[in-house]
Amino acid sequence: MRSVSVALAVLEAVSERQPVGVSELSRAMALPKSTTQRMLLTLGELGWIRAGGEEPTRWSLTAKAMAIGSRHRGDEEIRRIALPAMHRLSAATGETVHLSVPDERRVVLLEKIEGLHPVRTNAVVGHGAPMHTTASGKALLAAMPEAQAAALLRAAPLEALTPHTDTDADALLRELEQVRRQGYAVTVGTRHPDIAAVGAAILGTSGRPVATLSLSLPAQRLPRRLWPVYGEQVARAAEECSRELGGERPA
Amino acid sequence: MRSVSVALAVLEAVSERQPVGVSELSRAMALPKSTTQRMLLTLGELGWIRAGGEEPTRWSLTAKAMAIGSRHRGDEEIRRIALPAMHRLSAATGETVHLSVPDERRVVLLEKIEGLHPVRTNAVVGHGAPMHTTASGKALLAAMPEAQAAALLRAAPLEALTPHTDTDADALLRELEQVRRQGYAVTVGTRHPDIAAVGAAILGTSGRPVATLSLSLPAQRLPRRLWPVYGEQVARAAEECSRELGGERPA
DNA sequence: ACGACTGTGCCACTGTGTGGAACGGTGAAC
DNA sequence: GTTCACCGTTCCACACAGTGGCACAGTCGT
Repeated sequence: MRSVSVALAVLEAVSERQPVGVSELSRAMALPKSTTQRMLLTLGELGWIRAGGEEPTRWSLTAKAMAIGSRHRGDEEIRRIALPAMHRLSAATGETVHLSVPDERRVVLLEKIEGLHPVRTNAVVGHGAPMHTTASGKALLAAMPEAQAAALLRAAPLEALTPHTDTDADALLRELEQVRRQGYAVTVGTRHPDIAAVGAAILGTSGRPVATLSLSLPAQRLPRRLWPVYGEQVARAAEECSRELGGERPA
Repeated sequence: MRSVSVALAVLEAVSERQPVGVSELSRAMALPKSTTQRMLLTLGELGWIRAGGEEPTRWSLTAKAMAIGSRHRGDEEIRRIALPAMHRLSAATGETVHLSVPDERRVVLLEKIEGLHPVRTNAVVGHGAPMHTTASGKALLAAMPEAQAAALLRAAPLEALTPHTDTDADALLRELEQVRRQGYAVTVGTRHPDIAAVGAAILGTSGRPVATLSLSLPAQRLPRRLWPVYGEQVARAAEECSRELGGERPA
């Protein structure tokens, strides 16, 4: 279905470059200008994008796209189960807690509880990052069958977001060994230079990872001696969620 | 562009009924089964929906839709400016603070700061509600030209989400008068039976409302004498954001 | 006044999307 | 075991929806 494919590609491109005009977009996507314009008009009529406001010929997403996207499935159940654990974790550590879900080779932030420290990380609900750059992602990779993790990591070159990002699939796979042993993953500056994170996976009934909990905090607030402290707490919280997802009553 | 229109309608329908099968969906949308099936397969190939997991023939949204939706425009600037004010407001009141944006006749939650009380409202970032059912929505309506508010309210019948929801457009328009005078809107049980909210609009450079701040809390925690107290605080915070959006340095 | 850009509208061609009908599999009813 | 109703899947001839080259109008910087 060609036109649908193109239309959704346009929608995605708009989301990345908004606000964007017809010519610029058609150039970026190597698409005829008339086609691009028809797509934009159609998407506009359907209420997914809009070209109003100050620059009346440049298009941006409407909130409709957000409203629809936020209905991502599993939301209700995972969110409901994880929220209490997230609050407890946040209260115990004073740090920001993230609940994320996998999407292909990325992890997407589903929910967060902000910590109390005045210096905060400010991730945005709904945004995503490559799996190999986050503690959540590594925890997910470690919790899935090794063959699957290897396939994901080798499907494409691993992008480096900072100088500390691991870009070697084989090294990463070895690192996952350790994550599996200790039950949590720690990253320092692999996504943003000064941000560290501690993550652990939540498992569904099938034993496959369906989500992760993670702490996200400034690197200087996570000295090495705290790794196991926070790590154990996050792992325990994630495990509670896994058990409850499996049908067991919470402790 | 027929096929695109249908495809996006299917995507939206899936988001509302997930997980959903071919026949059920085709019936619900009054669409030929073969067409529905082709749409689902296409959307699946493009990574927007997936039919894996336990029920291998029922489709659900992937996180891709969420990731794209969360790039809704204005995000960066409004969020950046509003977050400090939200934190202050949350610290001052101990309650949950919401940042929402308008979308046609609805308001969509863009960001939230959770309060400290153990009894919490649990709204989900990205979800929306009809304007006339929320304090944020009323604050928005009051801040736009009256003709525009009237047009929005009269475009379609006003849905009642609870027995307390106002469904009379004219009465609502009169209520907006008062909101304009005092600078904030208060709702009690108009969206969920036991939830109250206090909202005020953030204005952009054009003077049009672009977003709102609101407090959301259990109704019993908002006795009438607190209305002006919280109202003033929310209005002041919103005004700070408006001024900063207009280019002025924050105080 | 010119040129290099925007965004917009037109229209003949063709290839893409349509949807009815038929197929194989699964589960409940009897 | 047999029947039936429903599921998801596949096929295919027809026709119309989508394509994209081209020409036009407005706006900016020179």
